[in-house]
Amino acid sequence: MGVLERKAREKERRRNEIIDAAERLFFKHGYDHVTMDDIAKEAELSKGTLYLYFKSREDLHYAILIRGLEILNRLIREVYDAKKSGLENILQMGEAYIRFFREKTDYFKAIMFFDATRFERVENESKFKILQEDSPLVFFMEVLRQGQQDGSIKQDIPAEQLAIILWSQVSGVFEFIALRGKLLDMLQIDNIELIRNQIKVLLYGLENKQTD
Amino acid sequence: MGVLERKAREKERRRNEIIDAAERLFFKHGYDHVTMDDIAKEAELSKGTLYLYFKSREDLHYAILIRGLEILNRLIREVYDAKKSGLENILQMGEAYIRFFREKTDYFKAIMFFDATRFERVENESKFKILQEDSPLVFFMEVLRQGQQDGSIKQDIPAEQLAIILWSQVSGVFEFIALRGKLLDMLQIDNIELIRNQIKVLLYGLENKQTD
DNA sequence: TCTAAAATATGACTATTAGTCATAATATAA
DNA sequence: TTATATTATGACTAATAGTCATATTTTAGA
Repeated sequence: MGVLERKAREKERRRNEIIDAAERLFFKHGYDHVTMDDIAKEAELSKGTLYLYFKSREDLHYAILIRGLEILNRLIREVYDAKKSGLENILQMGEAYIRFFREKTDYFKAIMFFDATRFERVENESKFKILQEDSPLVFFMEVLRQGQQDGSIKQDIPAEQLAIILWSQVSGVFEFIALRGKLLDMLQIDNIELIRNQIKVLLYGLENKQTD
Repeated sequence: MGVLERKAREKERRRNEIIDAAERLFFKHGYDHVTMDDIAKEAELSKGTLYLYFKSREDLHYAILIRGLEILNRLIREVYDAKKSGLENILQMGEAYIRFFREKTDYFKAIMFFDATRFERVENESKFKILQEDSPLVFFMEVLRQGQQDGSIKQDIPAEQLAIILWSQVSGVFEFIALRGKLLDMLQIDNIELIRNQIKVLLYGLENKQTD
């Protein structure tokens, strides 16, 4: 009975075709300037059909976010090297996140934009999946814990909190670059230099120490 | 000829009454769940009148953001103490920002939400005013510069960049708390503890040092 | 006090668009 | 070959931002 399987496959394919179409338009014109009719046209389907695969526009946006999160998750996990110290692994992961931000900017924005615009909304289960189980953040926590055990990372803050702090801090600077790139241009600040300098702050702190 | 002045005053008052009404509704029900008709009703005016004072819904939202920014600016400047070192002043300013986040959360969200949702939009002059002239960020840069001169703050990163990094980092953690408060509850992480721990990271960095 | 002009306010109307649903087309199974 | 199930359609509804012709109120000058 291969028919059911084929149908499931076809359904999944169609679903992905719709996401592809939405992605092309969203990435090109911005989330506010694309209508469901536009997407239907781009996907060569009728609007009603979109709603057979996604329960709302937001749900479609969420599907794009999930794609981005999967890419990021893969990038972050594939640089992990058990032979290295926790701190070294964290730095590698940081590099991977930087690469994601630079090379998959549209996905970065999809994640950031979705998070920000939905935060007023009522709870929906999916909202939490983003940060659960096999998420980048959870993996990040694990590696930090290893670093605390091997002594390469400061131990006075619980790994969970440290992960959230570092994650939010890095995302915060990326967000600034994404939102205020023009301002950085005006100030003649190079994005990459800014990111490198952030890493310095993360590693060595703010205070002026005699050492170093 | 006090008539013109009185009229200007009245115009300004009416404008503020509209912002008051919008604020009450936005803060209570969230930005997505309030219509211009709702605001007109709350302000005891007709919808058309709103458009005599604000050119769009977005413009009205922006007016709330400006209020928030003015409050923050005041809080940050009033803790400045010329007798103290740059680093001490920066820490004071950090405390002020924390207070703003905790006590004026609605304004914090107004700023954050506006920034995030408008970043796709085309340029409008106002977008830059947020971070110019007498803005909190510019003041922050000045104090950092003082700190670098008196030797209390590390000097290997230009003050402009340091300001942007620290600002974005702190905002990043606040944003996480605002967006993912529920997740922090689940992980049994206290918001205040998280913020205190962030300050530790900012001051002393991530690496495990023998000193301290 | 009266009146024309200016300033301010109104709300019915238009345009846009997310989401629905009765109907149609197509595929499956018996 | 036909009944049933699945998938697709697009005209329609509801909601709402923004407009504009009309009305009301205020001002200034005679």
